[in-house]
Amino acid sequence: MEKEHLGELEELVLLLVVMLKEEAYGFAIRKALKDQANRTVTIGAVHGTVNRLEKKGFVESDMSDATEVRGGRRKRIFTVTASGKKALARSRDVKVGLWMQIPEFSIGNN
Amino acid sequence: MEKEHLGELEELVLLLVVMLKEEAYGFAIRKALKDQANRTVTIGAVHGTVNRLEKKGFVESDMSDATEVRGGRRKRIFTVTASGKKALARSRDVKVGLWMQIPEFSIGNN
DNA sequence: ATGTTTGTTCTATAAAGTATAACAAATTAG
DNA sequence: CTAATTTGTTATACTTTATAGAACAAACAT
Repeated sequence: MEKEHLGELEELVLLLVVMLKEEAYGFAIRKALKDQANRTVTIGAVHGTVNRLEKKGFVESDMSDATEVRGGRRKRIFTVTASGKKALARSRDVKVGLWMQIPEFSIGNN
Repeated sequence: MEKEHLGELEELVLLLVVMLKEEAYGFAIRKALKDQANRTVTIGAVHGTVNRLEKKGFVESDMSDATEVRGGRRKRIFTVTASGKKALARSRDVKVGLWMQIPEFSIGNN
C-alpha cells in the first residue's frame, strides 16, 4: 500500500466515474470533464485513460444495453472499484495535508 | 487562463516549494516528498520536475551561497511565482469542487 | 439501402515521470 | 597538499501518461 499513484487526468476521470455512476461512459466523461473540471480533451484521451485505469484495477467496465435514443448504441459503462476508491482517498489526503500546512492555500481561502 | 495544468508530481513539488520557502532546493524537496507526501522519487526526477516548472514560469531559481555544512556546496533555491500560485489554486479548486459533490469523498470523511 | 447519430477502438506523437550515471565544489583526513 | 567523502546539480536514456485524429461499428431515420 504505497505504490500506484494516479496521474493528474487519471484522478479527474476516476472522480468523474464515481460522480456519474451508471452514466459513466466515454462521451459522458468527456462532457463532465469539460463542464465540471474545465478540461477539454479528445474522446481518444478519455478512452486511453479509462483503459489504463481498468488495467490498474481502479475501474471495471461492462457493456450496457443500447438505449432508444437516436443512434444510441451500446455504451461501455465504468464503475470504480474498492481499490480505486482507496487510491482517490489517498491522493486527497496527501493534498489536503499539504494545503493545511500552507495558510495561503488552506481550503476556503483565495 | 485555461491551459497549462500541473502534472501530478508537478503539483506536489510546487506545493513543497511553497512550504519549504528559502530551503526549497533539490535534495530538500526530495526529502519533503518522502516525509510529507509519502512519495519516494530519485533526485533526478525532482530536478527534472523543477526544471519543467521553471520553463513553464511556475517557479524561479537562484544559486545560494555555500553553507558551512560538511560538503555543503551551493544550492539552487526555487521560489514559486504568482503564476505558479494561481495554477495551484486552480488545481485545488477543481478537486475540492468535485469532492464536494461526492459525499463519500467530501473532506473530513474517510 | 444509405446517411446520420452515438459511440468505441486503433495508431501515432508529445509531454511527464523515473532511474542511473556523470560531474562539480567544498570539507576533512592523512 | 591531495585523496576521499559529502552535498549537491546536470545529463542521458527509457517508460508511462496524455493528446490528437482517424478508423470503425451499431442503431435509427428516411
